[in-house]
Amino acid sequence: MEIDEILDRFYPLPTHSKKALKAHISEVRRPKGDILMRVGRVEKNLYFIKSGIVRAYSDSHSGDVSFWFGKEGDIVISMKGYVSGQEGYEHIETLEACDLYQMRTQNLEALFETDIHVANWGRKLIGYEMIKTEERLIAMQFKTAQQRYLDLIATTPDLLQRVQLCHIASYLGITQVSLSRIRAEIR
Amino acid sequence: MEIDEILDRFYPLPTHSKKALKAHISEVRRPKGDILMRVGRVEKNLYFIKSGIVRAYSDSHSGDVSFWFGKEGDIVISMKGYVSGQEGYEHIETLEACDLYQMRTQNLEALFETDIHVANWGRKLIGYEMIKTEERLIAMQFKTAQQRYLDLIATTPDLLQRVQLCHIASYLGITQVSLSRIRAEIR
DNA sequence: TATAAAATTTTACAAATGATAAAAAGCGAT
DNA sequence: ATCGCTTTTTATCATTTGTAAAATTTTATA
Repeated sequence: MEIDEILDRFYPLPTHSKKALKAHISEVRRPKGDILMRVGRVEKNLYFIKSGIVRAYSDSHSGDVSFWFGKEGDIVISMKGYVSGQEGYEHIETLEACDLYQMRTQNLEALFETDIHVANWGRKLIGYEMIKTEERLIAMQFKTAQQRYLDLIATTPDLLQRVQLCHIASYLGITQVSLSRIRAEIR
Repeated sequence: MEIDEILDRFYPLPTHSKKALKAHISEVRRPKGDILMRVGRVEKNLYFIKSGIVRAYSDSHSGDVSFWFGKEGDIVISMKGYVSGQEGYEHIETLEACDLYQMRTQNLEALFETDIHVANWGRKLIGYEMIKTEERLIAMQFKTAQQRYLDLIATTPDLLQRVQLCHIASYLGITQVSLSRIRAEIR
């Protein structure tokens, strides 16, 4: 997905604002398994995914827990750093070789302060992430694991093809063994 | 909590921007049990809580599920309407008599388009809600119900005094019976 | 205070999920 | 194709959580 299309996804940016953003964006390629962001760091960069897929995860006593997947067209940010300049609570790693558009957080923040369209673009972007997250939280609170799995294959079936089941399982809030049981039941 | 303090919570607004916001804000009192927002509506108003406590909830097959509590200083919005002008998926009701600052969504949106400070204020505001929601989602995925309950009494002990346990239970993603069991264990 | 209503806890049993270990299947490199 | 490694499934048992109903406590109000 090209950068113009990605930037236009949620808010119609005027040409000059899009140009201002693009002036700070470069293209990079990262191999599979590359760590884009680490827990405890204030990340200096953010990314837009041209191609490939990534996951965000946090550490737990029993391995890591994936809580977000990003693919073509998605923005990759360390949420706490992006919002408040604080250390992130997540790792983000590539699950495939990825083509990314890279931008310095600092440059985006400067544009927020000077370009009202970019500020509103950033507001919308975080808003859409917020809705997705809130809907997932609600699903976690009152849907069964099986329902959440069925929802997942209904909304993003490609995830099942591209992401290991251990990551899908932790994303759904269950163990991989439980996920296997669910898959066996509905087969 | 006074409106000036609330508006300043997450982003330092210049005087003229704060004035512009306050020009559209009026004070209202709502009784306990009042419904501020309904599922399926595009809400015309948003609120800032001067005093009192409210909850957001969605319908489920087995009663309703609380997924957010708001109290003094918090903003009350229907997330989907605020972000994308679409129908909300939540009800919001007062759990105590509330003093609220009321504003028309439409007026806030107009300010977003004309005042860059308001746009950035709105961006921050949604960002802080996003972090809280993401952290809760992660907790739902890999913490036990007992840990989530202990976290709750550690971070917002007043909630236990002000909110019925059936709402706390659904907020934690468990039944009231489970919550009772947990409370008995740690007693 | 007495009474009714609402909220919370307890109990018993059923269903779902977790932990662990082992088997089976899939995949890449040679 | 085969070997070695990773991923997924299966099986077992323990634990957690859910459901339903009853008992108890708290709250509201006459």
